[in-house]
Amino acid sequence: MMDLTRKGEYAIRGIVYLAARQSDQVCLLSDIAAAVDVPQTFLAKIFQQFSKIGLVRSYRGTGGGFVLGRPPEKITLLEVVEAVEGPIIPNRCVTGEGECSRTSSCNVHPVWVKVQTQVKDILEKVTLKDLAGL
Amino acid sequence: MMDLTRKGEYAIRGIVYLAARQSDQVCLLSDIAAAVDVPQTFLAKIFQQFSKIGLVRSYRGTGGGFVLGRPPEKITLLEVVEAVEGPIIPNRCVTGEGECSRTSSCNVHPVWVKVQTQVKDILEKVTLKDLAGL
DNA sequence: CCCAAAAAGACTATTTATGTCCTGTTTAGT
DNA sequence: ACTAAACAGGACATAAATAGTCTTTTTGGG
Ligand code: SF4
Ligand code: SF4
Repeated sequence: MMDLTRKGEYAIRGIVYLAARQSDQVCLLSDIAAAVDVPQTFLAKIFQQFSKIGLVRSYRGTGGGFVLGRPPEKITLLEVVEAVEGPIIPNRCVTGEGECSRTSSCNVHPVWVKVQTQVKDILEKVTLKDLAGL
Repeated sequence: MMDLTRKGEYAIRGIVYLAARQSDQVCLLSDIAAAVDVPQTFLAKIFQQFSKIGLVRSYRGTGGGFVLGRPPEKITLLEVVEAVEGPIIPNRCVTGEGECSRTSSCNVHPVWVKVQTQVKDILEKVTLKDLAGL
């Protein structure tokens, strides 16, 4: 239960590697993929998602590549994980929507709320700066 | 990310319902399934798993059914969840095996260890007695 | 023996995960 | 303008996990 997928794991490895680089230096996807040992085409998809929400900035064409979208200390692990895995949802009833009719009277529900809060809290307190060892 | 499957959700609902019953009263699977709104054949598989590890005790034949294997205050939510979903593994590197060669030098690894510990801690402190409202 | 009830195993359909491949678009440099 | 480098996006493929169903067997009571 509760497992990060490969995609999530790759995403973290990739962006942490990028964070460890100088911020003014664009990185080739091929370099990142090789360095963190991830299939390049797969990592491409992941970085596209990052790019869309501004976690990274991409440059196309010759001399292109990726740079971090913000300073590493301003990007949390939670953001990275949620960018590719979606929100942290320990059970359907914590989505905010009326997913389960039992929610109001259920004694289990608050437990999942607590799990969600705690996990998000842990991941939110870790930044790419910490992870890149800066 | 981190989602309980239907199986896990059904498992909890079923065993919590059972816990709310008098301990000397055997419950029919059909009754439990109807009460917690779960397909009976699916719940059967779940309760077979429970039975194997002693979370519930089953009686076959006429007048058979299920009773809780232990007093409700002695069964934690963690046990129930792990019985059907397997161990709480936020990422492959927290299984104990040498699943990732980067583990020793990885800054992300301790985060997953912490997530695992915290989640298990929350689930372990909740018993069926709490959940059944006893 | 007959019936009730769980155990066990085979089977199926749908969705998710984990990629690959191909084509297009942008851009720097000659 | 042309070319090569590099990301963007979509279609495709395969395998595994999920969410069940169905049938048969075993067990116990009357
Ligand atoms: S934990 Fe309670 S509220 Fe949440 S899905 Fe299960 S029954 Fe519904
Ligand atoms: S978090 Fe670090 S140790 Fe864990 S799987 Fe990823 S790279 Fe390996």
